[in-house]
Amino acid sequence: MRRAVRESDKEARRAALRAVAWRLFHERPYEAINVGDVAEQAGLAKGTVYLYFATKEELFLSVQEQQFDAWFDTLDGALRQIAPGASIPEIAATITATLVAAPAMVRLFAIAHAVLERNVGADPIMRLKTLLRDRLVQSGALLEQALPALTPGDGPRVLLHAYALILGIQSLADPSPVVRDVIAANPELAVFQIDFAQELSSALTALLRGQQA
Amino acid sequence: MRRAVRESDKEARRAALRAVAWRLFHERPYEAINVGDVAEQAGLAKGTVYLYFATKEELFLSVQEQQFDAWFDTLDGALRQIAPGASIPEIAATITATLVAAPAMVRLFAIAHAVLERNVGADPIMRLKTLLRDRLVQSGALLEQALPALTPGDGPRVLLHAYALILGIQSLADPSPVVRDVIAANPELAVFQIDFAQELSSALTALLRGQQA
Amino acid sequence: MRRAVRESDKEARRAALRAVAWRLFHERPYEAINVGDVAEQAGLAKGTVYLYFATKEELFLSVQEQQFDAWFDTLDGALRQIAPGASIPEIAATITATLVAAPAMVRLFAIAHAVLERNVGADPIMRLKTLLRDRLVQSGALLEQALPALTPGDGPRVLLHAYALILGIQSLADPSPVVRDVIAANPELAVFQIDFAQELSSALTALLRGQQA
Amino acid sequence: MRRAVRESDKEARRAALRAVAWRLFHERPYEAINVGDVAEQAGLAKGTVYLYFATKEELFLSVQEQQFDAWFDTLDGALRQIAPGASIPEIAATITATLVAAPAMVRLFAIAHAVLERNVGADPIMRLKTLLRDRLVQSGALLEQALPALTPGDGPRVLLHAYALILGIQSLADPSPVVRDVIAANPELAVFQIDFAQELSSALTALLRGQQA
DNA sequence: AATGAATGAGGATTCATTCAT
DNA sequence: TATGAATGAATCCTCATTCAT
Repeated sequence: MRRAVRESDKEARRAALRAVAWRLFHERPYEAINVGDVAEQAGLAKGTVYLYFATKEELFLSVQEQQFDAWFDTLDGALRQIAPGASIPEIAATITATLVAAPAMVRLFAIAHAVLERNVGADPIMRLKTLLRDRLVQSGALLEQALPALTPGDGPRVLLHAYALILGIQSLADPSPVVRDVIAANPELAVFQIDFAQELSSALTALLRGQQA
Repeated sequence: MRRAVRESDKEARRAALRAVAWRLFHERPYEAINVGDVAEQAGLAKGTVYLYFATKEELFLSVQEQQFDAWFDTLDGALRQIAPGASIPEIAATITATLVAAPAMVRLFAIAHAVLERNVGADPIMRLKTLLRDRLVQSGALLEQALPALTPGDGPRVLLHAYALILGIQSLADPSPVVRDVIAANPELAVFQIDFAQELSSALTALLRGQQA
Repeated sequence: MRRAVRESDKEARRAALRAVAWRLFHERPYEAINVGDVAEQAGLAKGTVYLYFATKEELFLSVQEQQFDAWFDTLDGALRQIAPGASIPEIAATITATLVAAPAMVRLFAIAHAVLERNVGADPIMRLKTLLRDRLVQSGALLEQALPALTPGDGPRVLLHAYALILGIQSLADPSPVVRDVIAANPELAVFQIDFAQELSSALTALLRGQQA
Repeated sequence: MRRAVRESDKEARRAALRAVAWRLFHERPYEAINVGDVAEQAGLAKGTVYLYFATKEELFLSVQEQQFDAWFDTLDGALRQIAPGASIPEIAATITATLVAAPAMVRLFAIAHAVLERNVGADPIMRLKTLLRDRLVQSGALLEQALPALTPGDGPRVLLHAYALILGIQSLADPSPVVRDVIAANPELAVFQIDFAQELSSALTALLRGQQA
């Protein structure tokens, strides 16, 4: 493993560590991933990880930042492609589609507030939140274009509410194994057999529809 | 401490343990509450707690069940009191009011799916989910009455969506100390200074409005 | 391993743990002893040790207390046996003999202040210091009897000075392996080849002699 | 930072590193000083420190050597200034004064044997001990002059005993925070509230007085 | 039923030191 | 000579849960 001397090499290391963390997150829940695993899979020593990220949480927060960025890219692309005069269910479905394609990403978003944003320095938080705000503003504007009936300037707030909905639906749609089993075994509990895509799309439709002036 | 021989005595023990757990949950986060504390405050030994609840999570799941029940009582009462022809913002504000009055309850709801429903047996889950379904149906019906424009039969699903929104807004409105500080220190991040009541009420208004046939 | 239910059983456990710690301290330096070793040799689980001692330091502080107590017993016995009119070198030799018999004990005393008294609660410190004071007073009185020329009431202070001397001579007489080798290999450094007994006895003689009214 | 090519440049580097280490030692305990800090404050990279000192301990051993040298300078000066026929308490006070003026130095002396002399090579030890012996001999002679009643040739040994006393009193006079608090809070433990200067001066007086032929 | 002693898994983080550049 | 990236050893303590009494 060549030493990362230049700044670009270092950023490559950071990216590699993010990549490993992200891959492992697909395989198992956050708590089941330990820093040693990440280091090993990245071909580095455990201590080396801490040269690049101050804590385990900062590592995953960095992954989250990346995922956020990627998602907003996708979202913006999708919003731009929406035909003028598209129906609200179509818009909701479009937004939903950007999430359904990346379930691990949604899972990551769902633990961000409760877990990742705890053991972290102010700087990474600042970075993340600033990015988030910028993209919220930008995507909010695009949403306004796609949905002319929206009160001008309301885009970002509507997106934030949509984001809250995403987090909430994810919680409901991704139950623990026991819960999943119980629900599956009892037809009368079918109400709780929640399909993320369908439910989000439906709720989002309502949320957007209700936001129109 | 008298031995709990009769079934009613045992239920009293369970209730006492729930009460202590609930009280402690007001003071500190879930992870900071340990079974020994609960036992001590209940005047019991640590091992005794396990005669009544199989795991720490089952104890708090039981608290959650109770809180759910209480909340639905409050909600039903509030929905029944809504004047015919009440506006949607009024209804949203009414629902919001039932939550703002009990922030710890909302905090408990928010950790339920990710934490409490993990290390538990099928029975308590079954109990909880059945209760939940019944009350969802019942309150859904009341919501339909309060909001006649709703498609008949949609009440429960709308409530579920509202619940998802509650969870999501709670996540956003209750950030970690670092995040809170960063947001407070940077005026340009004011978007993230989210007031639970205001934001929920507003998003709920949209959600309900958009659900109308 | 029977459970230690009665208080006397518990004290037996504490004593057993002390005994193991003490034995291991004969074999290796403090830093090389870890709590897991102590537990294993005592036939207990690691966590069990922490039921009896809050920290590793408290465990060894407890050993120190015991050793102090034992040493003062020996010292008092020796002081009482001193013939009236005994010479100061005899007295110094008598005191020295109580230490030479237990080199590990002196080694423990030497690390007490810098190491053991760090990560400890106030209670164990209080216990230890109170014991120490009482015994200092008692042995001080005996010293005054053995050494009538001493200003009445000076016994405890003189003992404290003697104790300081013990600590200092121990530091000089127990060098690290490298230092020992270097000294052994260079005849011109023979000054530093310090024999604990001889040097202490000699310095103590001077100290006591100089304390006479 | 210019490259240190000439031997004198290198010695300058060593001196600079010693100076930084010494400064930091005034601010915090040995364990809280890490090599990175020393390097940074010296305007060097961490690895560079290891070009000049093989280990952290050797760096501080070198500081100790310097401090020893300086102390003996001061001591010799003081001993030379002692008026013929000066009383023993005056001599003891004079010696004590050379230490009270530099508490960090005494703190360094106190950890030397247990900490600094562990992870070091034979050469630095050889250097230090040789220096120490020479100065001991020299200062011992001066002490004999100041204190004619001393058996000729006993000066160095008496000084060594005095040094042991210094180490021991320092241990007792510089307790851990907990111990300090406990002692301060309990008037009956006042015996342990030891003032370094006063106690050393008093014990030293006895030691010297007792050494007279 | 109640107790509380015993268990033991579980893991992030620091930092002196090395060595490729 | 200087750098600083990389290494990896080293370990205490908590606390949910069990089970002998």
